[in-house]
Amino acid sequence: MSKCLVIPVLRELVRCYQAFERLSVSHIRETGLTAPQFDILVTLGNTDGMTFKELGQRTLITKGTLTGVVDRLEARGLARREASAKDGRSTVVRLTPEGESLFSRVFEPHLAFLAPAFETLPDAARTDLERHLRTLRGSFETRLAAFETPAEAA
Amino acid sequence: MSKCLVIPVLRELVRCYQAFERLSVSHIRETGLTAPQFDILVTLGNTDGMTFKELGQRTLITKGTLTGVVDRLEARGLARREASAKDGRSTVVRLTPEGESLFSRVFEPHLAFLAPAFETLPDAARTDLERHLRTLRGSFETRLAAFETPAEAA
DNA sequence: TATTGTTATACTCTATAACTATA
DNA sequence: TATAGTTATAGAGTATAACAATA
Repeated sequence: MSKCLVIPVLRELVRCYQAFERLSVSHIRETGLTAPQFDILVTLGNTDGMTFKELGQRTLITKGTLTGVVDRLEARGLARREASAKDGRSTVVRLTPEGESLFSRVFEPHLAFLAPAFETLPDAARTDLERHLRTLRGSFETRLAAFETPAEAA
Repeated sequence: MSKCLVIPVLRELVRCYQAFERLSVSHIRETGLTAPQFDILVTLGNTDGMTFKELGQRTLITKGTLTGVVDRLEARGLARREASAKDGRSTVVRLTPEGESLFSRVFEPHLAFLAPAFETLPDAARTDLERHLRTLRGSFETRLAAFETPAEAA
């Protein structure tokens, strides 16, 4: 339970993800989109659109940044803003037909590009890995919530 | 082996790491350093210094960016540049005593801050996780190398 | 000629906070 | 009052390519 047992997993998590991201980004770049732009495109693909708030929650991009990212997608004709019918304060972001088309052309191939790397793990290992990652994520989220809400226990 | 079996692990890897990074960065920010600056500080800690080239390889920060990051660390008195004795083209970056001191004050506590989240996994699970992540990283690196060296097979 | 690090450019992302318009 | 999104500002990272010094 000491740190000595924890550091190796921590290191591997970071190194593994860095390798994943390098691979993923090198492929995404061929679309001419940045990673955040791709993130938004993929989040909006096959949906009826989403408010800025929802987009922010799903992608971890803060609202100030999101305005700029959506601006750039809009400038490329890939997304557009629509007033929300439900809440006059809200704006819904939706892919244009061009955006949906790009999504289709790009998302499945991207998964297909990444998939073989995951297939080097046997099915059982993949299932275990998924489960452990989920557990770990839960712990991170719990710790973050506790960290951001300091000393409620006082 | 279809994509349907791969997507869940892929998703969990991304979501888990995002949660990790949020937690980690929220803690790092208290040092007044950015994530890349912290990355360099930690890489240089307890070493005799490193060239820009080595730093770039270890941290994935490209050389143009690295100049700026090191500039900022130098401006804070945390690092300094020294001419390499071995190669006149090289510059060695080394932590100053203030940099080493900050490293000591910050690195162990940061690990201690993150460790409890990993300790929610039983020892066996942690070992498995580490092994699978290592396998996966190997696959990513192999695929990346193949991707960046296109069509040698032609 | 190739490599190391710097410089320059232009863009993108980030954090923060003030602002508007709605609720 | 609180919330959704925008705007403004200042800083930081990114990609790219041209460049100087050295190998």
